Amino acid sequence: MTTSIAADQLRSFVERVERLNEEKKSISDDIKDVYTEAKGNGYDSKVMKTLIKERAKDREARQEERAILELYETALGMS
Amino acid sequence: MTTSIAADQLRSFVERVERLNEEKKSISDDIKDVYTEAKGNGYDSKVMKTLIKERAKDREARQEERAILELYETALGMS
Amino acid sequence: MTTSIAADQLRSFVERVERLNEEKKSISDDIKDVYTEAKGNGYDSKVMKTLIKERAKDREARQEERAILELYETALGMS
Amino acid sequence: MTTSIAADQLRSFVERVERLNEEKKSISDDIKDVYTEAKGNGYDSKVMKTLIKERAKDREARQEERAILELYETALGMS
DNA sequence: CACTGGAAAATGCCGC
DNA sequence: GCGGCATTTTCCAGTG
Repeated sequence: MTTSIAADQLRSFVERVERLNEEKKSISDDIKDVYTEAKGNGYDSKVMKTLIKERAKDREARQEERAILELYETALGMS
Repeated sequence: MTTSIAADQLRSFVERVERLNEEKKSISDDIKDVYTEAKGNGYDSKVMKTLIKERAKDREARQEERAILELYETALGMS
Repeated sequence: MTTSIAADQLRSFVERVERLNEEKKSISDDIKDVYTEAKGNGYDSKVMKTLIKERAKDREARQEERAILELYETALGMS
Repeated sequence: MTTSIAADQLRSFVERVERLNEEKKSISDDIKDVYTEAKGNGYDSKVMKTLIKERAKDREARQEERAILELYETALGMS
């Protein structure tokens, strides 16, 4: 019956999202644990967070730089 | 040398968090994919999100109910 | 003069917020007083806070229930 | 009956807190409105918040200064 | 004075 | 593409 099939499909989608949400939460907890452990070793988690954000920004900048470089190379027929 | 050891330890903590952040992002992307797929099957993602939130709330409520019961029992000296 | 006018306007906004902040703080103090008084009458403020939170959640849940119903009706073309 | 009286008293405390919570929420909403209005007039609410915090600190510092002054005056028999 | 919980801010997402 | 909204993260006060 069509309605039941639709219900099953919907349920399937919902459960997939729920499963992923759980995994996500589990990882967030792990991150918290790392900060707790770092704190126990005398590191300041606020500073660590700033550092990590900086590093992410740097990586991103480097990637973008590379993308631009490739764009130029393509434009100049160097690719 | 002590400083180097500390640096290594800090680096280790930072890299663990970074790795976990990546995993988290990957899962977020997966969730987005599920919603996209669901949408392609005619489901309204806003409604789905509401539904999922409700289900989570229900689960949470059940857990909390027990916690409250225990709190009350403690307050009434029944523990 | 434009700058002065802007300064006056900004000052007005700032003072309004400051006044409201004071009122808010005053109310927070009142709440604390109630808890202190309740405690003096043998009530456990932690339990009271849980109770109050629960009641708020119940009220909120009732409101949201109606919102969800409307969302579903809309999704099912019943609106 | 004692239990009923206690229940009434508890209810009274709870309702007083709830009433105060509502007032507090109402004021928070008013504050938000002021920021919205300020934003509509071209002011940056983040900057405003910083400013207000600064002013609060200044006031506090001034009060403290005055308190110390009075302490000294008392010590010197000038009060 | 450290810590949890709640408010505020920042970020990212969605619809228009 | 942008503005509004929701989620996430950050901050701070209150508590023990």
